[in-house]
Amino acid sequence: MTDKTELTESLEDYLEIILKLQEKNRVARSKDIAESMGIQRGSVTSMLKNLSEKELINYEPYGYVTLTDEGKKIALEITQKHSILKDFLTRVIQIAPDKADIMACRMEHSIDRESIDKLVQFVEFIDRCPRSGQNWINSFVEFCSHGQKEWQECMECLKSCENRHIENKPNLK
Amino acid sequence: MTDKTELTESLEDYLEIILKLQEKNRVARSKDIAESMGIQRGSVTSMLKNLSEKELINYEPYGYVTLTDEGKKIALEITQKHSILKDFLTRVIQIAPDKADIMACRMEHSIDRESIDKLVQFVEFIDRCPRSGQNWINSFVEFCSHGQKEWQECMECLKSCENRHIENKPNLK
DNA sequence: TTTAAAAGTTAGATATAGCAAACTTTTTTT
DNA sequence: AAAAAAAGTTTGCTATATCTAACTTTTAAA
Repeated sequence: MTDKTELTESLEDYLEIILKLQEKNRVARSKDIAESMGIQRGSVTSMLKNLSEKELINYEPYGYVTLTDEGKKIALEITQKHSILKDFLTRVIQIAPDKADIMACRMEHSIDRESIDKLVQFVEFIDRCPRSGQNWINSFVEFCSHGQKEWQECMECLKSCENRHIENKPNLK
Repeated sequence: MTDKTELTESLEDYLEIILKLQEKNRVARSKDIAESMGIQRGSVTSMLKNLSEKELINYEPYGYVTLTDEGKKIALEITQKHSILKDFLTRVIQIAPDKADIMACRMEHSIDRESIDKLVQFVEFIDRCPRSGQNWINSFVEFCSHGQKEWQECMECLKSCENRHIENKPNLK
C-alpha cells in the first residue's frame, strides 16, 4: 500500500512531464525534464531523489527515469484533469487554446476528483441535451460579442431545436 | 504606480482574509488573521511586514491592520473570483456548498481574469438563454442521477421551453 | 496602580524548491 | 584509446512560508 500523502504542485508537475517524456521516448532523461520545465539540471536531480524515495519513479544515479505503477497512476490522473479542463475552457467557455493550456496547467493541481468528474458530466450533458449542444454554444459565442438576442429569434431557435431533435432521432417521426 | 509583481497564493490569502476581517470589525487584528488561517501568530507578523513593504497594507508594529487602496483592489479581485467560482461550482455543476468553498479557495489563485470573465458570461448566458436556465440545470441534475432521458421527454421539454418563453415575454403573444 | 492576561514580536529552526558553479560519470568523436 | 563534449551530480546559497519558544508591549482586572 502506497501512502496517500498529498503531493506538492511541483512534484505533480514532474510526474506529468516524466509521463509525457516516457510516452515519447520510452524513458525520461534528466536533461529533458529540466528543459521541459525550464529549470536547471541540478534542480532536477534532487527532485528525482525525492520522487524515488516516495516510490513514484524508478531512478538510479546516472540512469534513465521511468514511472512506477503508483507514479503513473498519479501522472495519468493529472494529465486527465489537464485535458478535461482544457476541453471545458476552449470548447465551452471559449478561451483560446494556448491560454487554456496555461490555465489548465495551473488549475489541474487545485481541482479535486469530485469536481472534475462533475465537470465531465456537465460537458457531456451540454453535448447531448437537445436544448444545448454545439448550436447552443454557438449562441453563447454570439452572446459574448453582441449581447442578448431578440426574443423572436429565441422562438425560432427553439423551433430549430425541435427540428434537429426530430432529424437526429428518425424513429420519433 | 504600484508594481505589478505577481503575488504568491499565500499573500493573496492574507489580503483576502484581511478584507473579510476589516469588513467585519473595521480593522484586522494579527490574532484573528492567525486564527482564520489556522497558523501561529508569529507567522503572521513576518507576512504583515512583507505586505507592508509591498504597500498593500497599513501596518505599524502593535497596531491594527488595514488594506491600502492597492491591497483592497487585489483583495476584492480575489474575493470576486472566489464567489464566481463558488457560484459556478454549486449552482451549475452541483458541488455541495462546503466543498465548493474549499475548491473556490484553491482555484481562485490559479484562474486568470480572462477566464473568470468568460465564466461570468457563461453563467449569465445559462441563466438567460431560454434553451438553458434553471430548468435545464435541473435536467442536468436528473442526468447525473439517472443518465439520459427518453427522446419523447426531450420533445415535451422543448415545448415547455417555448411556453415558458412566451409566458415570460407577454408582448410576444 | 500594580499585576496578570492577552496580543504581538523576535529569533532560530525546518521544509520546499529553486539557483549557479564546480565536479564526476557517461557518451561520442577523433 | 585518448580527448572532448554532453549529461548528470554535488555543494552551498537563496527565498518563501511555516513552526516553536522566549520575549515585549498593550490591555484589562484586581
